[in-house]
Amino acid sequence: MDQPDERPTRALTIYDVARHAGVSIASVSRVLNGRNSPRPETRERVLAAVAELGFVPDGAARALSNRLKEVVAVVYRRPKDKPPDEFAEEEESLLFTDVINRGVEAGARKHGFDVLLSTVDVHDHGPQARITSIAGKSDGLILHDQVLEPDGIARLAQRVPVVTLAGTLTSASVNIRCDNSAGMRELTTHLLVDHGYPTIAYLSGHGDSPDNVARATAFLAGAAAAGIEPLTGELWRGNYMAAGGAQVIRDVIGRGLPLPRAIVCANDQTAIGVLYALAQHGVRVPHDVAVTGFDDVPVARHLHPQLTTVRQPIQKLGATAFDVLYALISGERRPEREVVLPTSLVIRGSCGCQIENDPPMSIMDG
Amino acid sequence: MDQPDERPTRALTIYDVARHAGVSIASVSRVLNGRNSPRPETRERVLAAVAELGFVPDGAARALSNRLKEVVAVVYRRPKDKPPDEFAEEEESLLFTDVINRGVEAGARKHGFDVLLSTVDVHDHGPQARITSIAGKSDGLILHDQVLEPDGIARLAQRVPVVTLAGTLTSASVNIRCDNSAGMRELTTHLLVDHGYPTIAYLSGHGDSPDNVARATAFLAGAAAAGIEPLTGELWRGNYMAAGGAQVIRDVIGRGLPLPRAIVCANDQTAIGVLYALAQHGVRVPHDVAVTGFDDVPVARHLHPQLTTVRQPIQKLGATAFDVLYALISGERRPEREVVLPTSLVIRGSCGCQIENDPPMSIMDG
DNA sequence: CTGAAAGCGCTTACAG
DNA sequence: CTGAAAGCGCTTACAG
Repeated sequence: MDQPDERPTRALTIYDVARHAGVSIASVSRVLNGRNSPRPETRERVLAAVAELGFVPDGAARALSNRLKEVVAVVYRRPKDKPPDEFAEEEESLLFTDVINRGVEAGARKHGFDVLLSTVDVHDHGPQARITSIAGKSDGLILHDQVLEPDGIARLAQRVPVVTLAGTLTSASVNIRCDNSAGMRELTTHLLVDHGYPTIAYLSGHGDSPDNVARATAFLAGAAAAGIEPLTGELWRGNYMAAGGAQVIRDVIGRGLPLPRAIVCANDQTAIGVLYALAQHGVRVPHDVAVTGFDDVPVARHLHPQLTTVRQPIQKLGATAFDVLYALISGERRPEREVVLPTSLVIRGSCGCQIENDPPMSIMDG
Repeated sequence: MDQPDERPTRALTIYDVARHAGVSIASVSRVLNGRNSPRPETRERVLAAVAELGFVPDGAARALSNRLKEVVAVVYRRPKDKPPDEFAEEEESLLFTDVINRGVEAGARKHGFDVLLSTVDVHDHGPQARITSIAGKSDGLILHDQVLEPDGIARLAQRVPVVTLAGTLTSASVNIRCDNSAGMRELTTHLLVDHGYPTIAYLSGHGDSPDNVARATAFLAGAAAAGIEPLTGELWRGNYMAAGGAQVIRDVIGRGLPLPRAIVCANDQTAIGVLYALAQHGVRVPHDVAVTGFDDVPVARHLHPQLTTVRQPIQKLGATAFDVLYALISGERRPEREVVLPTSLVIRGSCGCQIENDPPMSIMDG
């Protein structure tokens, strides 16, 4: 009956199915929703009609009636500018974000939820409008860093369930983050005590990112404990992206300033740029300068040398964000204001440890 | 008035806003939708009420009324089994898929659409049920490879707009793919003619994937043209994943069989596994064996040696998929049955070309 | 320009 | 077990 090449003029509704099966729409709905009241014969007729017609129930109508869309939205920020070509694809791939989103999706699956992906960029002057639209299409929001100001988050969270990732605490939202302090403490000790490097720098991320603040603070504390005056400040300010890390190295070298013996990068992406720029200038890692990251994104082990970094349970961060959001949506329990996941030091070659012959997962204690 | 820490009992509706502003719901709706009929004073009162209340319009209700959700769904397949630890994060990161999805998102943004992400896995015995649910939540579907059998796609496409990525042509769906043949032809010529390698293997992907079939066919044609009998077949069967590539190498070496001078991998992920397994066995790339990939995923340039591969415009593949789907949804024009995007050979170090000192984007002719 | 009312396609008390 | 009908929160002809 179907014309293979033409889209039907009007989509089918539950009324069409009911008519086809000779029952009421209520029965169709019950069968479709797995209620066990319809008797077997009714069920069969409905199922047959559904199969024959290829009926696809309208999710919007279901959502409206159920007051539940079974959709959570994840919002992240698209990088400000098109980065320079040499790193274009790295930045575009936004590795960290992708892995988190995958974790959210995995969590959502278990509850029959799907994930609505959306981005805001700096050009969206009022991200409010965009985020309101997204909020309307979902049951709750997971906001990555740099998407909305704390004020905006607080307002939004008054109306819809909101979970932030590595964000700021707000009156009504819940924050999920990893234990930056512990991870950075371990890393700093490894570099300053185990390796005994005499000079060290912290190449920062966005100044106002809570993750960056926590990492910088723990770093400074570690340096102070070792009695070392680290390099930090304006000159060593990155932006979480490879291009930012590379630029800092070029600036330092360009000004004829000496490089420290070790460079602690705010995240892995930054370290990628640093490794790249150092290689360009013939600086050997880790022989001349040790470099470390933070996150342990999937490429970290493919860099050359393999990157010593602090592992965050990235997927789990996403899965936890979903679980907490789900609790908020279903109202079953009031979650904590903040959930903190553990980190761990992953020692590979870039810190100066001798790693055997390339075993990607090898983790050794300094 | 709002209690900062409590979720309101009932979400606000347009009626609340109308009451607050002293107008009808029709006026509220008109203002919210940017109609210019409401006079300035009305508009202001509505906007004030919306802002004060923090009103978030329900997307499901809008969608139901507009017959448009402004959502497209992207469905991809979660890898069959939890892969072995050594590649766990690689596989999970599914680089290729992520980049495509990002392209879809970029395309969607321009039209105010958002992207619903969802996965099916092999354990979903009837992916039909799951996909029907997703279809109901969106205006159209973009299906990655291996998500649904051609029959299922054809049926589905009768009811909802469907675009496949590197899929099979169907009566009502549209397929987007890249020019596998041209890319593989260039690559094969480079290895067999420019480098003149005497022995070569094709390490395949999923046997039934259209991409794999096209790549294998072009490879075989190239080998035949060079008068070379390539290694292929059961022993050289991979699965598009790093673990699969590594396993093939171990099997070949384990059986004491000789390695070919060059190994052409069905995709970059496979090449990652091959590089890894070769390194474990002390085989030097490209000195002993040349290795190539296909796709040019972001990590390809970070491998050691950097991977020679065939670049697909991955993001563009996603953006094009959205554009075509959008045309289908809006019914503005009937798109072609298939769109083919160009590929290009990217020569780095793993094929045996001498690359200067590590310039990631360097492309030279053999 | 504005409002009352119908309608979008479902779900689910409520009767029977 | 089943059906008629109300209701979910919007949009938009249709009158005025």
